Amino acid sequence: MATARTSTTDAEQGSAAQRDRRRRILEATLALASKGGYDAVQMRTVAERAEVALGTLYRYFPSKIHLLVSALALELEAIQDKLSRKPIPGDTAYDRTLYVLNRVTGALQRDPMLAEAMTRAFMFADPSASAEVNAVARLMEEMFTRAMHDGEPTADDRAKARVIGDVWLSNLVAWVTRRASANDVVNHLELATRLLLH
Amino acid sequence: MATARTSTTDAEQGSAAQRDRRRRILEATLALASKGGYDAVQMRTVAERAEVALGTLYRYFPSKIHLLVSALALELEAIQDKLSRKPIPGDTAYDRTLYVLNRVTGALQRDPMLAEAMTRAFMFADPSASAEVNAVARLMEEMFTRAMHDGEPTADDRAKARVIGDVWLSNLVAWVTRRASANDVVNHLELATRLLLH
DNA sequence: AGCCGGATTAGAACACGTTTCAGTTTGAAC
DNA sequence: GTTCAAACTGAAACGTGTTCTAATCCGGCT
Repeated sequence: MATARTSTTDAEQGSAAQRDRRRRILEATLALASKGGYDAVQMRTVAERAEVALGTLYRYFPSKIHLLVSALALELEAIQDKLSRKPIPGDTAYDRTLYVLNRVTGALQRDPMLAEAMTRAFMFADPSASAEVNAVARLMEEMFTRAMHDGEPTADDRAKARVIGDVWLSNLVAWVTRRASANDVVNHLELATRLLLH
Repeated sequence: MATARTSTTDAEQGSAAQRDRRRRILEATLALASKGGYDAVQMRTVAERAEVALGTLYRYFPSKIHLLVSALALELEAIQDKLSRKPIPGDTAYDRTLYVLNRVTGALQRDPMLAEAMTRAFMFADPSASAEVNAVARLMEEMFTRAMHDGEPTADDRAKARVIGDVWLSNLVAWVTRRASANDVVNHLELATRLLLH
């Protein structure tokens, strides 16, 4: 209970040097993604910037998808961490959910290229990365479930949270591909939340 | 009113030879995707099988994504066509929607590799393919909107149809990446539909 | 200190999406 | 039938994700 670590599924093992390499790699990934999106995250460039050999990068992350989805998990954890620092405002599940949705959406929209890189990776992932993808999916579901109210969620709460997560993902994709504006996204999320939570 | 053509956004132009090339290309794409999924749809292979030069393939479809999403639109149209041939059974919007969902989901699950290829392409699409992606999105929305009841849909109907489409897409992705079983998908869809349509 | 096995490195090599180019074919206008 | 632009072809070439290899490095063991 003493350590307040980022409890990524498998982050804290290996020597200090190895943990540092992993950190450098993810750092480089986020920096490149933030500047140029999915295409700018080139494996050679990541390796160079993280000061590891290309082969080493592939030892840590077996594909570009694994790499980006792991980075996404890291980001989501950071967001969730910040969220859980203050209690969620709002009296109704509707208000609280909308608050969380806006916070998360805002965080992504503040860094569109990063959002693009991570969303495309998440959506393109094949079964070999399903562990990483599942970790992210669980994080999302948990975030929206907690939003509804404090205490134990019912099965119904979970179902609603999942639907909201689905709508959120779809809209994220639409926004990233410029089929929907930031405003569209906010409106659709609000509408969907209202439909689900009265 | 005489022609009962497949009214794809832009399918019916050019000489007969051109229409035939386009048809052969899409045919080859569907065959390859059906056999081996996204990875098996290799541009050189498609070109060879359609008996056109690689450059010609790229003249018709500027990227693998455009190609696959166009093929998806074609498939969706076919499904919708078959659907509209018989009236949708069910007395309530809930029943009717579930019927349509099961029909569409079933069609995709009957050809998992094809579903994988088209879903991944749809989700990975970048803004350059947004026209094609939008065409598909519109088809989906229309299908679910029509499912609710006959006649003009209200704004509320549309919103609900969109949410259902979002849930459907998310579950399709989860199924394709083997994070969810066919059964999971059916259950989640039913649950979401119930939540939305009472 | 010397040894060992796994981790790391630099770099070549391979696969496939995409681009480019020089030459040929096609078909519409005259 | 000739002419011309656009479409098509075959083939080479490029970029980036991924794999492979031989050499070197590192940390723990005796």
